[in-house]
Amino acid sequence: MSRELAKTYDPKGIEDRLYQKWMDRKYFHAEADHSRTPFTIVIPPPNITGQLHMGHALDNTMQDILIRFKRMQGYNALWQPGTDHASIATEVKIIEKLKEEGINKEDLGREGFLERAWDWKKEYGGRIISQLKKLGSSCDWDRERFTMDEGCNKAVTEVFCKMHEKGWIYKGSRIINWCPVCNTSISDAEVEYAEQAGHFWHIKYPVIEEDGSVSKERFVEFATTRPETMLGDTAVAVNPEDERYKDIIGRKLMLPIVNREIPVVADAYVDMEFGTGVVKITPAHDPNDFEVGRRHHLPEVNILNDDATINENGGKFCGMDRYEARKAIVKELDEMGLLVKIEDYSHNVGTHDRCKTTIEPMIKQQWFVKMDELIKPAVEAVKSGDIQLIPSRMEKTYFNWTDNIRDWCISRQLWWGHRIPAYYCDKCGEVVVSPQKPEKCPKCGHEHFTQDPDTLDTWFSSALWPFSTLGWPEQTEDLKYFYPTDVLVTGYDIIFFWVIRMIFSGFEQMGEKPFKTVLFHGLVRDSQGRKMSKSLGNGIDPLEIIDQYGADALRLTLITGNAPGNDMRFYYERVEASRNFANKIWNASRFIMMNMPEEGLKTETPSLEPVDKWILSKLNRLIKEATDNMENFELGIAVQKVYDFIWDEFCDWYIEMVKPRLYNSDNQDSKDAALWTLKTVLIDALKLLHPYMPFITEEIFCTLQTEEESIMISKWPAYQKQWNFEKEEKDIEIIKEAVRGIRNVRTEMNVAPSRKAQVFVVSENEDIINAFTEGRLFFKSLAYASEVTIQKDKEGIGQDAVSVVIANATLYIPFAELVDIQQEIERLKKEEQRLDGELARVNGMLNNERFMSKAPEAKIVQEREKLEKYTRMMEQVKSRLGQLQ
RNA sequence: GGGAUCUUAGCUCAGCUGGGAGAGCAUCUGCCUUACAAGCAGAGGGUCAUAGGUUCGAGCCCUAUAGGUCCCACCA
Repeated sequence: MSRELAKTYDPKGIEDRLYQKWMDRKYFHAEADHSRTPFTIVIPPPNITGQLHMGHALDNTMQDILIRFKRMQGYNALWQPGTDHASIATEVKIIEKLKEEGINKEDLGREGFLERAWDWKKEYGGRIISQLKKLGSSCDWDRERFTMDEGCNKAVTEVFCKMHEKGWIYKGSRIINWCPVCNTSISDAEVEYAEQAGHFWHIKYPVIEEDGSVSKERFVEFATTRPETMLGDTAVAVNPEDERYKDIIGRKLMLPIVNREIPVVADAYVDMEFGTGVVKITPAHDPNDFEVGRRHHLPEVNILNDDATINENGGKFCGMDRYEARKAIVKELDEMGLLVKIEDYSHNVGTHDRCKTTIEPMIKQQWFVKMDELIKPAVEAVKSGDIQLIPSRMEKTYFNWTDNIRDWCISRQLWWGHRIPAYYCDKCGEVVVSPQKPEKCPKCGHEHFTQDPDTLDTWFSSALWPFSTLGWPEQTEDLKYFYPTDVLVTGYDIIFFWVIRMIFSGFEQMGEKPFKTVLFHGLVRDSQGRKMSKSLGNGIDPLEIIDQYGADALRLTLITGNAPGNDMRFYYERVEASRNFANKIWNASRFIMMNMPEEGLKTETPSLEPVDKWILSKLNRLIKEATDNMENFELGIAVQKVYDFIWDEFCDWYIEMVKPRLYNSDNQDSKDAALWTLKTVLIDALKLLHPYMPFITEEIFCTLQTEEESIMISKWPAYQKQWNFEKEEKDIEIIKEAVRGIRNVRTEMNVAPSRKAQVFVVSENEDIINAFTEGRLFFKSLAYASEVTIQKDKEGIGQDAVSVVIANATLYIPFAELVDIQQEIERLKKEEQRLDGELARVNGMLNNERFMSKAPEAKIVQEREKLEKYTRMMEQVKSRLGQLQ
């Protein structure tokens, strides 16, 4: 047993050594075992491009806490790890890197590009994993998966083919969001609306008269924020109820510049109140116009190339960038006298969440997942409580999305990802969806096929993660045993992207929910409340914090002082506070070890003293409450209680109270009992703390005892009935109150600690007398008492003493010349006033008939007890006042 | 436009089903007491945003108002 512990806790060296030990001994590994109850968490797979940030640190700390807690409780705990290929995010990064080398993606070709991507994965995919290890994450690394490994690929293909067969995946020509920079379609969830300062261009189109001539007087005026889209206008719409335009419905207008005749159609979509009540209709480049267009069978004229330059349908503007074309078109309309005015206008523009490019709605052939049927069980599961969301307000967000769900565009014009398993007959164009390239065209018998060039949305594979990682589509033992998983821990920001999609996928593929509970956390912001971001440069690197303060301090900081689902701010001061706590435990342990006998403790049942029973009783309650809180996912509350117990009760009181027993070798039994209690309480407290601060607790645990090899596989403390010592708890609390009272007056009077003084305890209550008799020694070490005299009356106590009134006793400390009687009277009068207030309140309640008739019995009893207590205290104060005045 | 959420000590935040306002940091005072100055002992500091309501009783429940944050929708 080492007694040479350093004065301050230094996590460096310790953490890596312990993590390696855990790995070597396979503590993280879980195997299906039907004789035990599983507890499973699947990790939200970090992107292979990623570096550990505070969000990961928080997310993984929470998961690790739950997993370590359940593992210690005896569950067969599996934390399934892995990484995400992150299709578009990774592809963009690789393209950037290639650019630095002066290469573009097309130069390499698909095969060459994918080679580079896999190289990237090899190089960086492991980085985030090793960073998670630094945090202490107890994932079963033997099971590490990747969304594009063989098994996940198989799962993706299987799901795609199955759902296609069922008709729930279809290919169709729809208006989708197009990112002209990334050159791909994206889903609705990936569109981020950003307020932008723009303009409102008021334009008018001339009416075509009945004789076919273009009118020089009659125009239809409207406003637009995207004038360049006029090249694709195929109608103008008004509200059918709008009196102003009734006469021109069905008439034709002349689309200027393009010189195309377009109709005026009536559609309820148009808001009469807004602007002129006229909307130009560009079915190919606006989702609403698209709907109007389909309703009125309007032609869809696509005017854009994929890079958002104008295509051949734009006539002379062909080849121009969309914004250049905008300028040119406005200028030309102005010259034609068709531009009425330009207004400043601030509006929301759809941008691509990855690259912030303004998206262009375009009509394209894409693959979609039909959502209306699929979503039903996912809605039902949350409604019925089969899946619980924490905090519950997330349900509203959830239902808001499910209620307005639209089909999910899953095809991406990217290379890095799961290739869509659809094949087109080179001869007749027949589409065959199949896991492998078909041999023969079912329609024309041709033997050559071309695979669809597109890949799938990265979330398509993530949606399958809870079961694909357990072996699906194979019916593995793991799948049967560990699925459904227990908890999903994630940020509320990916509820739409990921959580909902896992839920409906779980029900569809497995016929069962993927997890029972979703525990949401918020964002970790900087000290000013800003999002941490690369562009702001305000990100705090968790690895630096770990390096500086230790992983335990970081973990504790992230988990305390914040309610589930709420954002939090990150302060160095808070990490320091956590580090200080680690140091506190370190030193308390050091103290205990310094006092442990060389040969260890005797194993017989120790003869416990009241203070030992008091701390055991406190510990017992802590065990119950902290465990309950953790079962209810109130991780921050649980650890706060452990923190308070260790620091305030155990260190500041218990250790101080037993010191005299440790230093006195006359009574070996008493000393042994104290040591036994110190060790027992410390070990259990360490266990309760272990999920939060795994490293320091392990280090101390292993130094403190030799019976068990690791705290992380030790048994979670259990509440024990025989540790319920109500009387001792009460007695010690009274001693504490008295000690505090004495310290208080001493500080108030500026009495130096060197000046010891006799303490008289006056009480008629037998229990109190016994408690003080039992605890008289505490006053010497904790309250600078020279001697404690306990008596039933005020016999021999003069005016030169200060008094401390507690519930059932009054303490007198004769300070002789230090006592100013006038001041003492003032002090007592203040106390009298305070008690007066308390009594008035309690009496007010107890004399209120309605309170007495309606309040619960327990509350009334409680108030009666208070009345009794305050009355007694008041008597004591009055009596002393009478003596002094 | 719809919704969520917040407003509590100087700062950052807890406060679970309504029953005498808490923590950390900061401030002030006194202590290098043989586990810890990253510490110990004490102190000050709050009309719990505002106005109503429900209740014996409201920081907590309801309504309205003001301000902040976020999400969704996207009126061209």
